[in-house]
Amino acid sequence: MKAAGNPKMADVAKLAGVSLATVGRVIHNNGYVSAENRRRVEAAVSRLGYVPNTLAQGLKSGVQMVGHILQFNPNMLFAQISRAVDEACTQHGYRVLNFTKYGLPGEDQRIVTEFIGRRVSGVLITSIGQGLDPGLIKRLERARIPVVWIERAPEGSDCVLLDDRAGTYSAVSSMIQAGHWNIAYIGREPAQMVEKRRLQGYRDALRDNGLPLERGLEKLTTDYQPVSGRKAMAQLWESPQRPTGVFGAADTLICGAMQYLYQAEVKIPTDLSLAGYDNTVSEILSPPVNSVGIHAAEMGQKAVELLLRRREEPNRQPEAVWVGTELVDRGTVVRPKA
Amino acid sequence: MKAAGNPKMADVAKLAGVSLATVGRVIHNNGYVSAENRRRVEAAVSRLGYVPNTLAQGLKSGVQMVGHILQFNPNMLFAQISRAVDEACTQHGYRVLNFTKYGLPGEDQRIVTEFIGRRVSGVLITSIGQGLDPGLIKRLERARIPVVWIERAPEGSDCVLLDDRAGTYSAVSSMIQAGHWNIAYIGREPAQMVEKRRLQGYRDALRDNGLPLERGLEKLTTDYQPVSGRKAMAQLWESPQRPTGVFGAADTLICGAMQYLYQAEVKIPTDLSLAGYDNTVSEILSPPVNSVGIHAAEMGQKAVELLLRRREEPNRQPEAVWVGTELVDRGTVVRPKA
DNA sequence: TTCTCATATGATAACGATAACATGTTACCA
DNA sequence: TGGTAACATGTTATCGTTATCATATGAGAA
Repeated sequence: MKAAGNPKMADVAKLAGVSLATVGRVIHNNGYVSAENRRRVEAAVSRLGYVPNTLAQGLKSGVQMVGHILQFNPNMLFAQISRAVDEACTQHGYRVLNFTKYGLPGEDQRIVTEFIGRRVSGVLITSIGQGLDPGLIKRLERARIPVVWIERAPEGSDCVLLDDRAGTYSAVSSMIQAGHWNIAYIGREPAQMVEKRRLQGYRDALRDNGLPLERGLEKLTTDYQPVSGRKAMAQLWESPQRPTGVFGAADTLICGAMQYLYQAEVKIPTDLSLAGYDNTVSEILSPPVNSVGIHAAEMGQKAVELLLRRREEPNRQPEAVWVGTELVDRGTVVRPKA
Repeated sequence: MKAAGNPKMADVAKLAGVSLATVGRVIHNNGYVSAENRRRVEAAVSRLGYVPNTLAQGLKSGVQMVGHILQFNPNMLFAQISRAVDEACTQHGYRVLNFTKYGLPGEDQRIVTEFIGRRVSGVLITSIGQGLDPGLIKRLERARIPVVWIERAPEGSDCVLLDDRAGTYSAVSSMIQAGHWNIAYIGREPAQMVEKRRLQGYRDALRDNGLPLERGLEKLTTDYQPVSGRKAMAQLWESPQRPTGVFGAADTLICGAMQYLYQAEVKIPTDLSLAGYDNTVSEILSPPVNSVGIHAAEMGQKAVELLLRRREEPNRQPEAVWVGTELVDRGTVVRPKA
């Protein structure tokens, strides 16, 4: 028995008493092989537990592989996108190389070098947008590796985006339909497109229904942390212009808002109607709260398709694919008290 | 300019007017190279955007790589373990190959084949335990690939486990210290070791403090879904033996419990003291609830260390490394009403 | 009987990077 | 002046797999 080292094709060939070529034919099931030799090779493979060396395979015949950079952001949403990407790639015969971006120094460089070094056919970037060093994108370009952005993207790139405007619009509209006319918005300040779209959806819904825009009802935060939602909710509730409905542009903001409301003994939805966005944790809150659901799986799927399309036609105009949302009703939007 | 295909060492050598060996010396910064040639090679590398082909490198000189299978379970906890594994491996000069186990058919086979095919130096398995086909473990063994289990593990394996008994014990004790003597337990039925340990911690805490074990206070669920916690809480609250404190063996169970309590207008902690386990979502609930925090980063770190230790001494006895917990107090355990 | 074609198998040159080995230069000390 | 050591560069076999090419046999057609 060999001391160490995994069995290679040559070992299989020797044990089966045939040449390398014959082993290859059996493994890839092509060319002509006699029944007898096929049997012997298969026996040898299973006796030795032979598994082809992926590195050598890839070197010789070029594996099809897709790289995926995912912003560290541990919630259901990104797990779902990641899953969809995995499945779509596997389905199209590509392997996926996943890397999480934690925000450590030098990490981007390392990941991109890894991708280029591994000669991936394409790269997906989820929820990063501005955050990536532009020099790295240049490097990918020079290596002719197409990139598709998911959820956040720089201008003029191939990307799969969420129709946030419509999502927010639907949630706010549902409140208006229920009879609310004093609806507040808690959301991150609109520095990036995603946030602009969400705020826009709120404003459009009010305007389309003939309601005035009140600056005092738009509470802009610097982040999506619960504590920010909590502060914003406190300000809203303690203002003279107390709203009857509140929309939070992320479920985490709604969490914070509900912590304030619990303390203040405000009953939901009796005293206040609520709706969140992204549908990540809204189901586990007390009470479970309405939220705008995101078709994460569809985003992943579409992104892979776009990447493959781009590979076939490298010179097309960049394309933005939009994915819709779906309002999940859990009964936290009701007719306001008179 | 080349039509397609990435530049290789030979291209760099040609452009710099030197041999392959000299290029190699510059890239790996070893051996003797004249200042002039070093400059030329570096210029050529950056002009061509040359990045070594990882596959070829690995084939020739054997990359150090660790495989990681992670149970699909999108919460903070596993994201943190994953992160710690990534960092620890990188630190020790290993690359990580991450795969998520979604539970699709044939997926285990694929992942293990991938690992063996890539000749990884070791495999980490997070939160799977029984769930993996034993035949696959056999395959890894035959290929002499050491395995370290994280959080859940079969008997007699190298593993990093959480001291759940102590964790539960500390949470329940804190209630007893506060003056509770009627404390309920909501948790998954103890089919696996993890669940046994958690239940044991509860029982030990009661017994060590001279409190009786009441079967009616132990609500066992079939899973960790919020809805299960909700049902269990309902039964507890509506029973004659209504507890003054409830411990939930997972934060998600506590979520469900709180949904019932919200509906029943039970005030926390005034009417009931609460504590959860795993500290994943307890912070975002209303109110934020006490929970047993898990040192996820430490688990990942320790697992990698154990894997490397095992590589050096393949014939040692299997070892279980235990990681502690930390009770996070958010004020939801108070003295019960008289 | 000779030619073709399907069947069957083996030798061997890649893929791209690496490291052992070979082959030179200088320079400096004995 | 010869010898040794540090400096400098190039040649080439090798990693394990794949695919092309060459070769050989038997069966059926011309």
